[in-house]
Amino acid sequence: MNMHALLLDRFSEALKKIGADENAPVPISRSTKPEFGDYQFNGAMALAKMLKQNPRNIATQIVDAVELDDVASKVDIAGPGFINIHISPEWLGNAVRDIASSPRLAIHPQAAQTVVVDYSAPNLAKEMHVGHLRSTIIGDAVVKTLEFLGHNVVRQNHMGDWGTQFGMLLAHLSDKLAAQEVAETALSDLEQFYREAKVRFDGEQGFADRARDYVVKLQSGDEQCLKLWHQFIDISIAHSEEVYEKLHVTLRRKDIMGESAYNDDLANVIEALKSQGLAVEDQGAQVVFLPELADKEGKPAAYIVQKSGGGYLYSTTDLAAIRHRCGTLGADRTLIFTDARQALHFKQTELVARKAGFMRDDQSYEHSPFGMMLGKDGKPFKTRTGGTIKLAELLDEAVQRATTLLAARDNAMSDEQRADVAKKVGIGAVKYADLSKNRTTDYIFDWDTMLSFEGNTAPYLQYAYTRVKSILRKAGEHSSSKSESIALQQPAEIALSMKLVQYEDALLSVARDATPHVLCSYLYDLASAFMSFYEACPILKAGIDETVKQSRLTLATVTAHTLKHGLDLLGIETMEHM
RNA sequence: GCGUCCGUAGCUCAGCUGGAUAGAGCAACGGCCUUCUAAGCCGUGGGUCGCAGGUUCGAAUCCUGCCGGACGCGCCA
Repeated sequence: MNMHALLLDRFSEALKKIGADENAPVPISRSTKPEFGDYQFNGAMALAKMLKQNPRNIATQIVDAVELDDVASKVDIAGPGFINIHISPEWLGNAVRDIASSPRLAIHPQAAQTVVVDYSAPNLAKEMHVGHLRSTIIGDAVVKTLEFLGHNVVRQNHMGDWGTQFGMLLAHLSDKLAAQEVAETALSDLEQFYREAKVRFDGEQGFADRARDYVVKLQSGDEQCLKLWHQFIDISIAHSEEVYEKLHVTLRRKDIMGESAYNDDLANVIEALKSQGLAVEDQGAQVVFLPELADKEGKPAAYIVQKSGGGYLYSTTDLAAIRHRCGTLGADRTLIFTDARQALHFKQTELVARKAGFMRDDQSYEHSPFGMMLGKDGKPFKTRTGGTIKLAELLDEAVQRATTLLAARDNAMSDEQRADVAKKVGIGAVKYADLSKNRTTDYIFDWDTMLSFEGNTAPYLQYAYTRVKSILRKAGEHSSSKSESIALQQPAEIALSMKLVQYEDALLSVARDATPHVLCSYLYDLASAFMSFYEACPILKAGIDETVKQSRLTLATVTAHTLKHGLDLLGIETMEHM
């Protein structure tokens, strides 16, 4: 059910009828206050100006022309020419009934696009740390939303599995294996392993040279070296997969398209840029100059695609990735979830790729940036000793904290159940705290607010879900397909219905702008509306009229479906009891 | 120096293409459990939307300048 689109249609028609310019905007928005109805059309004032007429006059003409008899119970004009639309309870009731009887919650698939989504992308030289959290879960939520809306989504985990740092790591690993150590054991703590290698690289006689030698051998395809590399990569990927598992994220091995995958195409990229005269030699390096990004003196920005020594950079790899995604995969959209610091890089990369014809004009390239994770003190989120916080450990702590909180409450749960709830609540809280924020700037990570389990948090939504489910269980099998008419009387019933009908609008916004926080806000509003309804409108208590009861049960059923569905898109698990 | 992002209640954050008296949560205060899970509900207080101009019927939102912060700017990713 796309409430916004429906009203947009009706008002576009009306504007056509009264002879407005066909490009005239149709500003429909949700009303800010109940006395202004549910939705409002605010275009009369601007239109009046264009047509040099009285705005209230125009508003009257629009109200006369617009066809809303089936949808609205009242359409009135207020102030200078606001048109307030009151949605009729009958229409709402029917809409809820339609949602109840539809497995897709009455949301039709969109015209399918091929959307390539680049997210998570950990550096395999090290363990995943808190900096990878945002990309991973925001990307996954957007991916799932796009898929549900009917798009053909191609996940691309652009893992950092190539580059100079691997020379040092492979040299170190080679020594460990020579000393009869097992790779799995040696690499059980990647952070530790990296530190060891770095210490040797910085201090040990001859080690740095061996490391550089390994890089050359690796990139030239030396078999022994590649074997070693595969061992390292495999174990490191397994570490990431453990984190994905904990996070309940949908990335799998088949989604990995690491930097190494583009190795064979890098020379071709440079060749293509050179032959088009885009890349030119400058101080020994291959550089693309971008007059579009010139400074005030007119000096163009320089974008290096090949180092003076002949080596390639991430710019080269990202260009090759564009060729693959836009060419081979046929991406209509490419979404990239990385931190905001790389914004300039992607802007430049897009410019170069378009000039080089790696991308068609109708193929989009959308960098979705976000800020760093900060501690409560506003400084980068680190351990007490100043080290990076491993993601796996952060997640374990979340579960641990949830376990403690859960133990403090009395409930009749088995240990098994309690452990399951703690896991879902703890992980859900961490994910939701991040997903619910829009800021492209840094955000503050605070255990206390996210695990307080009050207000706009994952546990609140999970709790709302268990409350609905509890009612539905008590009511027995309530077939939502009975499709009796739904009678909406109480304000709380109407408010809840209104939220239910707006689900699609929220999803479309998430898909269009890559902003899962819109879905979070929606679900929080929905859960709040349900909580109020729960208090104000008893369902199974004595003295409730049968039609009212059935009507309310349908509302509860649809609420449960929507909450579960939305949380699932966010990658947050639900449970029957908590 | 140039560029990007940001500045909204004590704190954490919403505010969709400009719209009516700027909203939530936490924290504070006051109510509500013999009845569908109180991780809840209802209510009260709290704001010069960084500052100053401009655009217009109307600006937290758009433009300009300044102040403050974060980040980035040729061979890391």
